Amino acid sequence: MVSIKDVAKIAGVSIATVSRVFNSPQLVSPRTRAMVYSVAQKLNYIPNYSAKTLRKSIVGSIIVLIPDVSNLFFIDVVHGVQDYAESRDYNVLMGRFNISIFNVEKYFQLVKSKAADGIVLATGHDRVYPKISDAQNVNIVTIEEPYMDNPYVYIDNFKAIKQVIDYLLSKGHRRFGFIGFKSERSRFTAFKKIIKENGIEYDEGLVRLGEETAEDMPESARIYIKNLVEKKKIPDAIVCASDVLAAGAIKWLIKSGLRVPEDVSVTGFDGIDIVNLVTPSITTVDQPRHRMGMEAAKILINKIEGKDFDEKVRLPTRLIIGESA
Amino acid sequence: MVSIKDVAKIAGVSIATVSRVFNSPQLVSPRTRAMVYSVAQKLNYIPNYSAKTLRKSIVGSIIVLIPDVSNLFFIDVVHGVQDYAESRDYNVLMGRFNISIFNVEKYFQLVKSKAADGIVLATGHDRVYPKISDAQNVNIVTIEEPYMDNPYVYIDNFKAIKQVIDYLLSKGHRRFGFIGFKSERSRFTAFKKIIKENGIEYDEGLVRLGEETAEDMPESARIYIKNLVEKKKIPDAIVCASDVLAAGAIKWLIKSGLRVPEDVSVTGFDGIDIVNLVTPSITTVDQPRHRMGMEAAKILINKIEGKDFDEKVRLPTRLIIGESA
DNA sequence: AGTGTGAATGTAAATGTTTTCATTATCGTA
DNA sequence: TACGATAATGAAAACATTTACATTCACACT
Repeated sequence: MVSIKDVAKIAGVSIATVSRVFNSPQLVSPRTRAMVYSVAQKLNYIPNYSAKTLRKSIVGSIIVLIPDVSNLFFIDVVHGVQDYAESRDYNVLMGRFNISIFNVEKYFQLVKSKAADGIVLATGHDRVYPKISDAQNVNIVTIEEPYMDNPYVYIDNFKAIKQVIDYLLSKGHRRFGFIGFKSERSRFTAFKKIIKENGIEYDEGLVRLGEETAEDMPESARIYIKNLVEKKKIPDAIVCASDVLAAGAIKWLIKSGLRVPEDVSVTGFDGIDIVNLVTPSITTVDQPRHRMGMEAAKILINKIEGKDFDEKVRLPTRLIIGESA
Repeated sequence: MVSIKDVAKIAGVSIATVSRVFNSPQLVSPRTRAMVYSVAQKLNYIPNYSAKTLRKSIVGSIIVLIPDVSNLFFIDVVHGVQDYAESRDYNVLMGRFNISIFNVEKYFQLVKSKAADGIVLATGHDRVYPKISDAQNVNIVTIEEPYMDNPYVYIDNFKAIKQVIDYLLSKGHRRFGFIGFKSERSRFTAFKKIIKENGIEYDEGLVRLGEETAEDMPESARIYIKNLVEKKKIPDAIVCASDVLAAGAIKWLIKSGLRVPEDVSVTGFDGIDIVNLVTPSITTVDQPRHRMGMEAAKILINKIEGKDFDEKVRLPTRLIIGESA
């Protein structure tokens, strides 16, 4: 490996000068600068990352942790984190954790060992939190829900669900089903509250809460629809807490001989690409996924660099009208 | 930051001993070991990653580069890389490159600067290759197609497409359409060759090659179907080079009043989750995406550590019978 | 001539490890 | 008791940087 020493020796200057050529060129005379630069080029010199980060306190890389890689919602968030990080010259390490495996700690260790500067934790699972024993001195930004005193980026689930239900009410629907997650309760809570506010009685039999992984969702939707069909208790409209759930529900409704939206309306949540790939296309709540990632990364990097940062950022959602409702 | 020095001082031993407690405990007497360990625990000591990797030559982290994060095929590959890397105690940095932006070089720099040990390059775009000026001394494993003399993991596209066409022929189809990518030609080449071998004439008008990003695919499928419908030239079966293309084709066929598979059969390629979310479910070629990532990571890490590794690994595909053909 | 200023460069310390080599302690065996 | 082998530990070099501080030099001004 060619080091700064080799460059210095051949260029006939001190290593300090070589370092300056790369880090603060304005401190070096144009002549030496050009000379050192050409020697470095010729030797194919590239500064060693470990040595650099050992000396400086900031590493220049952040971690983004998502629960489920096969869920496009999170992928879009990662995308956003990457885009912003890139603009600030940071690398992004992507990790994932299984709700069962809880290997979140490992990533905390990585930050503590200064392999990375901080973490964007993209999740709403409160169940993950208690397992994190020691999150002191670790820069964290969460998405969806706050975690301890850390800054976070979120959307207004209540408002979003209200928008959905108002839309469904305007279409004349009166009997509402809901399918969501055990781990994410705020959309479910919003659903219950809002239908009650509209004088509609809440029917436990029209509701199901399942697991949140992309693998489990279609199965959860299948069971839900199967139960409704068997009990011959078909709601006018089914509100789903994610697009994948909605796609699954639509699929099984059609398989059961029901028409969407003529017999049953279905709405999704997230706004990922599949809403336009299925037939009928899904009416859904568009979350600014990419932007959520960008904002989270922005807060994190500002915090890392000791700059001002927002304690919390709320981003707007938008109802996308498809053909499924 | 608490360093190895602090631990050594408080434990009353040398820093060498502390280092040994963590790296080769069998060299340290049980007594000292336990003592040092408890001091380290109390002080919350975590070895500094940069210092460690500066001293050792292996960093313990690899990069996986994919062209398009919103394509679930690549995400599954990344998943595989991560799973294998984890088993060998490596971290994974995920990068993506846009066909237009070509920021691949950046990741090569990262390896050259010893921020990572090597790269899994998951792509079939030969167009990327020429842009990589200097790939010497960088450990690379590619997926799908070879790049220079580097090892790679691949599938037999010809055999896979043959399996698809044989299946369609067995269902009595005789007029074949194809929709694929400008950048990935081997499936297209296989398609042309195989239908000719079966005495079917190749019709340029039933073929379309578009861009490969997940964003562009549905649009490409829409245009393709629109053209067919306008020209009233509807094939018996449409072979698609990806599942997303197939989903798009199905969607627009249905919108045009055609039934799938009654009027037109459609097949996909990849085997990603959406094949079961759309109606009808897609008949497709299942690629061992996760395993492809695993194998690539295995080759790479073996190469990094100077162990024996396979120069190329071919993995089997499998026809999944759905409802779309 | 002497002094002060600022630019350009160099010296050396500091960052936190791992590991080679040397030293000391322990213990069994002759 | 002495010796050798082995186990346990320490001292210090090496890894490749950045940067505080020191030095040198040219030049302008008194």
